[in-house]
Amino acid sequence: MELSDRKRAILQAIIEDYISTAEPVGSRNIAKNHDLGLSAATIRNEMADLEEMGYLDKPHTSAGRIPSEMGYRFYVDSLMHRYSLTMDEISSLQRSMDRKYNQLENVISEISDIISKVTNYPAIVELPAAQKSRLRNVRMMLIEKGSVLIVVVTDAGVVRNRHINVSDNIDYEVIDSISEFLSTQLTGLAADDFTAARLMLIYEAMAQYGEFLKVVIEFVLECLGNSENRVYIGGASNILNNPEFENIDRAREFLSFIDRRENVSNMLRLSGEGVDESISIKIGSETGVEAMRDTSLVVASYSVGDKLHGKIGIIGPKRMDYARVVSSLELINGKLSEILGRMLYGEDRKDDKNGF
Amino acid sequence: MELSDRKRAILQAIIEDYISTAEPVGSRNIAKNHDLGLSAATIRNEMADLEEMGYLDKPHTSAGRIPSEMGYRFYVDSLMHRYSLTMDEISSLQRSMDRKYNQLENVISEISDIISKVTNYPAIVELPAAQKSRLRNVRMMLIEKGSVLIVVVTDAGVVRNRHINVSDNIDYEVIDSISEFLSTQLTGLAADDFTAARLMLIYEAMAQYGEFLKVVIEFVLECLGNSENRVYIGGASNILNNPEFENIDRAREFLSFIDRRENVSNMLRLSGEGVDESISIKIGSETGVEAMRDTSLVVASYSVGDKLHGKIGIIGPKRMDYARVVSSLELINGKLSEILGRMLYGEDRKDDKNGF
DNA sequence: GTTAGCACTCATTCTCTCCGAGTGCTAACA
DNA sequence: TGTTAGCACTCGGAGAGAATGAGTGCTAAC
Repeated sequence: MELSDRKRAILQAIIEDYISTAEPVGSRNIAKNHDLGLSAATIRNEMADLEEMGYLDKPHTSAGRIPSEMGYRFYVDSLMHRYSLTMDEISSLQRSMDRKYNQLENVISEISDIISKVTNYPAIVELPAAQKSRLRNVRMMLIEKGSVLIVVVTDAGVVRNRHINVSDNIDYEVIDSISEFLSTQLTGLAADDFTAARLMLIYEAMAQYGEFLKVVIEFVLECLGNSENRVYIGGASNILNNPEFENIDRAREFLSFIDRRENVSNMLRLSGEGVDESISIKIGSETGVEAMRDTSLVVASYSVGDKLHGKIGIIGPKRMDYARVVSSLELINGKLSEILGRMLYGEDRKDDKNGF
Repeated sequence: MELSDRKRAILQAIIEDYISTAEPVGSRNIAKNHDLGLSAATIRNEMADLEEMGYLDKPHTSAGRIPSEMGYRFYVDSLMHRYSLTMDEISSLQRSMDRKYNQLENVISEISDIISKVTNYPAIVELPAAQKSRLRNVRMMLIEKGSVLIVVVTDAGVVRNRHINVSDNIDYEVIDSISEFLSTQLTGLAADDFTAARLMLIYEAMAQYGEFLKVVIEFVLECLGNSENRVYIGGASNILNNPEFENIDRAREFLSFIDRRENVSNMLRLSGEGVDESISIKIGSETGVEAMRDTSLVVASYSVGDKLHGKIGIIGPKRMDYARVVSSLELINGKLSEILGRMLYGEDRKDDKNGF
């Protein structure tokens, strides 16, 4: 059954009032504050209908109405109009992100701070990770006698290294030749390509360094494996600014859920399923998580290059300003892709100052 | 003025009762539950004295007494007896830390989880960092045409890398020779040794690669600079389990303080001043932080090798089980040094499986 | 179809009282 | 002189009503 225009207008008015006040909204208030040209009594009738249809709930008989999850869903899908950030907001956001970052971890934690500051909600930022990557290069270097550093670079631009000890009589040349050998043998391979047969060939070719090769290859495989998307949470305490979390037990339940990163990253994984647009909104129980029953999750997906993907998002009360959150996330998301691209794949060729 | 043995015993009884119940303790309870051989009235008199001397506070006339900060301080310094973890506790702790860690960030976040699980308080873990380090090695490698990776290793065992783009006509040999050159020129230097004169020499020797060298050297300096001690916080929501944080405003104040890493790391810095023992306890206002007025900070310092230092600790209500916290932290602290040592400086030579 | 009016509901707030844990003081006791 | 019993007093907290008022649903009139 379709909603009449009048019902839509009333539903929208109720949801928006509720979003801004967090109080159940009554017919009288709608009649007074919104120019619908209707009396409270009429609105009352419509509200009764909307409740019957499942768009509204009533906390108790003598309170006003609040949106149901179905109501929010309808609002988000059909009623919400895009919110445009003001030029001021945009430029201040841009400015706050326009600084030099030197480490990945720093970017991620700063961005999560920015998101939570802008939205006033707890923010989530996932480290970029690749589903399936190929080896771009593996190198070993002798740091000093007995101490070797393995450096692995994947085609996603991710660099990792590990330090191992070897016996003292291994010198620069040996390391270099192994390094050279492995590099030519393995470059371009994905984890799946490390077949027993191929490994056998490698071990045979350099039989005397078997143990050492094994360690290196193990590490390479580890780097090529599905890297978990590590996740940062910023401004978790922001949730306490919302009246729905005045209750200390609710607050504790939510915060201890959020405290465990794996909870959040599992939830993010679920939330991405079957979503093709770049922004996904999960309302209350749609998140599939009990501790999130009073909150919504808004997530944007970013890409760096064509291999690395990650997500940023916020968690807020179901009663949140979705429109504003969505536009803020979109803006930050774009900027983040840029920053990470520069960082992981080097400066843009065009204004390249490192060439010579 | 010295405290009589009887006063000490009473003070201790009061503090320990308060620690376990979180309720102001009255004279009757002390008389009943502790075998001091004194009547409530006598204890009442002693309590009045202790209050006058500043060791106890009274929330209001008709409540029992609670320890003042001075009381806690005296308890921690003179009354507290060491708590020994049971064998069970120890072995379960050992077990939970005995797994293979592959990335520094993982160790840190797992350890903070373990601390907060064991103590039931919010945990703090600082990444190990060096005050002043020397360059152990710098290398460049051509990942593919136009793309160079710089790898820097400091004598603290820290490895960092950066990716930069260069023009396409730079080949393997060029990179190798620059790498070789810089490595011999810079190895062993600290940030202070990068004098203008020395840099001039380097630039002159390889004038045609000036821009490139500049980028590399900037990066090296960045790696040698005082690395901030980045800090992780685990189980922040645990603080809500304590009755002193039933009040949502207190909880919010505390949690939003904790939410900002720089707050915590500043506080840690302060807390280390002038402390030579390995465990430092700051009670309430001793932390120097308004938001911590109801909480205490217990911190242990660890070292990896002789260059890297960091801290682990917990934040709990002033009314916390200091003895138990201290022994847990000591145990975890030792284990953490071990884990990090293995990780950053390679496996122990003795059971070295990588030699050949 | 819309609206005014009215009886009814119910969470919230307040006021008041009662209760009990705990104190401080005094007087008696060893 | 130190210890203890006894008693009056304090004061926060819990509980019971009562008052308040925002909001509803229904009915009857426009």
